[in-house]
Amino acid sequence: MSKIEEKCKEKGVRLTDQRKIIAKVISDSKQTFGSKDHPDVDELHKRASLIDKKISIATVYRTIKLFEESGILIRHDFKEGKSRYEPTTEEHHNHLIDINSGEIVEFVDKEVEELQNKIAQKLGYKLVDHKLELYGSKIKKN
Amino acid sequence: MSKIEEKCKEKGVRLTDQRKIIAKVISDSKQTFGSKDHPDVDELHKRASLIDKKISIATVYRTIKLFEESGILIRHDFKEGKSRYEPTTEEHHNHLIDINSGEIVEFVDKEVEELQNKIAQKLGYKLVDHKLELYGSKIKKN
DNA sequence: ATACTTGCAAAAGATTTGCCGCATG
DNA sequence: CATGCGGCAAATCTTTTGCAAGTAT
Repeated sequence: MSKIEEKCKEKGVRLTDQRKIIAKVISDSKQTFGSKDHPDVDELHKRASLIDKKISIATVYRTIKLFEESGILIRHDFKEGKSRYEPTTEEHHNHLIDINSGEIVEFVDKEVEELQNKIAQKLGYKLVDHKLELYGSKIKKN
Repeated sequence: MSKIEEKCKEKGVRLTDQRKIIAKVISDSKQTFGSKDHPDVDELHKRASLIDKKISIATVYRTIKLFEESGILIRHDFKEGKSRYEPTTEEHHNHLIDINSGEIVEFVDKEVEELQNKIAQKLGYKLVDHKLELYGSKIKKN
């Protein structure tokens, strides 16, 4: 059973066949396809269709939404006009996007997290969510 | 003449009547006191229509795109499914979005900027661009 | 039975584009 | 004249929704 399936049970989200498939596809997007794989809905649907070719894209949308609301996965809106998804990780992480290769490097930085909280507080807000994206080019080593 | 008009001249972008109107509308959207509105296309169109009621939304889209490509304005893709715009500023700033009202608070934080540079460097990248968005809810004061 | 889920197709919302007349150099 | 620009409507693209049938509790 995938981690996502476990989380569904925890959160009381009913697991249908379709949801299991979508859960699996998202779970696998980490190990199978590498860390730079943040599939969009169309891609998720394609991969799910390999397991059950009758699965509807509407179901993918509905399930994704459900999973997101349950904190099971995270949606990213990179500059492309469509959303991309990844399983929620225990530790919050941010993304550095290689502007040349498009490769995505994930990183965790406690200092940034704290700083963000501090800033929000200073502005009179309770921090609910945050997005940090760095865009950079690889430094060549000799 | 608005700053945006000046920039158009610099960049060799031809200024038609419609473009002047849209330039003015964007220029006028500048921050006045704490809350700045980062209008979306529909809002830009509404405001432009007050000046010339025949202006087409297609023209707004085309002009916005042109301005963006010329570095005259900046597009933001907050989590709303539509883009919002602001004039390009000299100093880099970040945004805190009120998740309840949609209000946007701008802020500059040197510490964050430095930290981001440090992180990129540690990962072996030269920082080229970055985006930090905080989402929060207002803390009620007594 | 009652409430939730799905597939399909239609709808909705944001943005882009084809066409053609009009303006500008 | 030649090129670019703007208005309109149609087309696209992503995402949501109404409906009727199916499934689980």
